[in-house]
Amino acid sequence: MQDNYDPAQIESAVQQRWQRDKVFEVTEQQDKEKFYCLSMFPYPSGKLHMGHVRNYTLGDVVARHQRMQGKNVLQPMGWDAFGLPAENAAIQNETAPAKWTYQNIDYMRNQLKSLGFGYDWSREVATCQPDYYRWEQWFFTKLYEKGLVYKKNATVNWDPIDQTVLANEQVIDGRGWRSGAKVEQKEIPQWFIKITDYADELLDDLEQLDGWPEQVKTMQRNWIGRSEGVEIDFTVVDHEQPLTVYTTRPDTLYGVTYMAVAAQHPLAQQAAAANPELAAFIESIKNSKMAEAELATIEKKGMPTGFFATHPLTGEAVPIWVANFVLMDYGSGAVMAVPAHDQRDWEFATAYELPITPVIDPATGDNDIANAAITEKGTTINSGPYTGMSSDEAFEAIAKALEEQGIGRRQVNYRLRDWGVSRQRYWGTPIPMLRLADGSSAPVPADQLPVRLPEDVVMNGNQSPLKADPEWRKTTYNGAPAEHETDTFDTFMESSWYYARYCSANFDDGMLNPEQANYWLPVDQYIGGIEHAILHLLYARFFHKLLRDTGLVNSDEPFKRLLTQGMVLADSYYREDQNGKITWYSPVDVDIVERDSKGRIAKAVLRSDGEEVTYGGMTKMSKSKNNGIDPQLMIDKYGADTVRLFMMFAAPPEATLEWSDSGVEGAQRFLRRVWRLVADYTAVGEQQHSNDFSQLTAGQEDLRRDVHRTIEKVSDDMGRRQNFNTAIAAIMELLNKLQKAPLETPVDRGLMREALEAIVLMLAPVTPHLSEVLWAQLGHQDDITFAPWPKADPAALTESSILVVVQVNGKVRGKINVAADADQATVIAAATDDENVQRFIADKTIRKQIYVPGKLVNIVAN
RNA sequence: GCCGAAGUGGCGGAAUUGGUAGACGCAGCGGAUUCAAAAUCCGCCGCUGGUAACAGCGUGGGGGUUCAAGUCCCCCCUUCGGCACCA
Repeated sequence: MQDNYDPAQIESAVQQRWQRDKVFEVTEQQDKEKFYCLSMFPYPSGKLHMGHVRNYTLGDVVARHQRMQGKNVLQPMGWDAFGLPAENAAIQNETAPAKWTYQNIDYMRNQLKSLGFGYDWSREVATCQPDYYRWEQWFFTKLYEKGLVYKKNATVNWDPIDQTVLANEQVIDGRGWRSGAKVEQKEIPQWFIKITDYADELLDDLEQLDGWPEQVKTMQRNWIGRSEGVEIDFTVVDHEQPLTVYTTRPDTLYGVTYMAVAAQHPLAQQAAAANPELAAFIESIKNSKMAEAELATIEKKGMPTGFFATHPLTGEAVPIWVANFVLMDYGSGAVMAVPAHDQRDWEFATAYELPITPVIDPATGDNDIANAAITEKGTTINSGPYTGMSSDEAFEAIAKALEEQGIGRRQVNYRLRDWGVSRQRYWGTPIPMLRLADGSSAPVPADQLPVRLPEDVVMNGNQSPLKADPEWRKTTYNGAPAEHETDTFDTFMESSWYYARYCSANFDDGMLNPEQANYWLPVDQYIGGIEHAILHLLYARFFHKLLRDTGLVNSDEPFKRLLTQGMVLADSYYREDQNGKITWYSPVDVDIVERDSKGRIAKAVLRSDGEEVTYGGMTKMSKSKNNGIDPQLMIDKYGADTVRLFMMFAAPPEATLEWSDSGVEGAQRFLRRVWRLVADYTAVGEQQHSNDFSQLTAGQEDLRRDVHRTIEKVSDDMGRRQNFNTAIAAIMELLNKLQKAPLETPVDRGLMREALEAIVLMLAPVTPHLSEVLWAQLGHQDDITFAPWPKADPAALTESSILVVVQVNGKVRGKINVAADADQATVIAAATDDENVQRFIADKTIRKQIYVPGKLVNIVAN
């Protein structure tokens, strides 16, 4: 056996064998328990980043661990290939988005292979290929036929110079990123899918998801935002149409002092027609951005419309205002304002000196509305016949009264809005809809699918080539001329069902082969970034239910267990020039030349010019801070196993992970020690070893107990807990002990062999190349990929004496060794006898003695 | 702003069900080996006091519950993720 660990050589050899033997290709096997392990597929941006490496290492470790549990494991990989960056790159490099994307895929696929991930590549999908998106188009037309798709106007960011729609990320400080033009809000017709029809089910089924982090479920619950309230019609003075609002607090109805409508609301529009000042105001607030975060923090602005609504219970006239915090896209585009009991209404009323009428006396007794609204429930006051009720009673009574008058309806409302799937871009799935001559819409007939996206295009500006080409859209429908929709789908569409397509990735006769899909689905373990906690995961859950209702799958939920991994951070360095311009330098190009007495970075220089750079802290790896570490450099330098080991060891999966060069070196050091210990053992391995562990010395017994305790701990950490960092720490601890263990007797060598085999097996999910080679070195002919996971021997775990901690008044004052089967009285007696314990209780009276069996004694004395 | 997390030695982190705070790794320090260095091996390593035994303090800050709190409860501070057209 070679003395030195040489990752480059062993990794490529092992990878070639995997490929040659198709080790990771799987088929449905009814006699074997299946396990579907899925990592979120990447956007092919060019090369892998460390976030991908972390995500996919986690997935591969889980998949390999499950294989060693004897399961039939599917672990596929593919490409979320449509998206905005391809268009940007195409404009920049004057290539077609397709070409750029396919090149990236080829490069990144090789990177994934060099990391040793065990994917079934025969199932690879790229969402930009017609044999993928054709089924998405087909499915959309099915949804249309079912009445789950509709068209309505919705607002987009419009760049008046580039004459194009901008994504939110392309709008910087209210201006177009390329043109610098002030971005306008524009209403255009767009397609929507009725996710709100499934709101209740999406909410209720969260309860089935035991394997999801509670925080993700909570975030989804809040996102769906189910509320019970009342829809109320306010009559408008001198106006036919009533003003309809939704409120969850009808108990505060007597506190309504004004109404607020969105800029686009018909009442506002009508008022503006006769009022230039109002029209100008509406124009000014129309162009403010509509993101929820913005909405919550903007200065509240408004203007009276001159219209008045009639309070349905008091008959009083309340003014109707236009306000910038009311959105036309939410609900009815109008709200009733109760400034005494809603903070936003309070701020607005305070700013515009509108009356604030308290109608709830809160249970807390704090009645001060001078500085803030009182949003708690309580007892009604100033509420006519409803005065003196609890908020809940008043809710019921007022709702009933409004219903009886025919001007109110109890209603369940959702914060969740229907899913707008239209994008005015090129690099996406063409929406399979036709515009007919009469202005109506029709789905593209199934036999004409897919509607192909032309790949050989030139991106010479912002305009989508689909829209720029007057010919592409031309087609016929039942013999009459028709036009293709030139919008494409939101890319969340593709990522909403890829997990299902993998089950029958090459199936030509349909979207899914239900037999295959139902064998593999649901996904047993899904792994991806926490940033997808809401949108992607909600859309995928929604799609799964749509697939189910179309008869393609028979489960309710797509992902049984979810692991959300944290971000990867790295050191950052910068220089600031005289104009305050900051330039960021890659940590790979920086040398740390000085550390302070505590080991912190005191001085760092740029290698190329030797001049000092400022340390910018540990931040998320990003292009903007130029602190991304290229995984390829690390693989080339240390090998895949080391990179994988470091990623799994440096932090628990959900936490952020700080990249550290010396940490990576530490990981490599550990692997070299494993390698050498096996080499040292096999060097004496020719000598006889014994597996008869019935007559062990105390030292041998301790060592064997350590081995089996480690197996027990690592099994639990990798399986139930998914805490790979502590699993690896336990293996390291064991290795430290093994390095000091003797190899004198046949039994010594037998113990060492047992321990080394356990270590090599337990490391196999994390460092598969190293383990495969060492497994063969230890004389095994079988493939470690499918070797059974080691089991702890209960006989080895037993211990005759145990350590018990003795506390006096909660402070540790001694440690005693007692027989494992000692009873409480014996242990307490021994504890009280302890010399140091005596010092603390000698002149005191013992009030209480607590014994936690096998662990601790606490003597309370004063 | 709203929703969701996190805060523990010089650093990453461990402590799984309220029961020894700091496992494991990194950095640092001392030693062995070496002509020398790298690599490797051995030892030390929360802070303060003490030669030591040991003691006091210590898990973002403040309060509380408990024999016992990093862990539970209340208030506050800071950092991070999401907020519907980035993926």
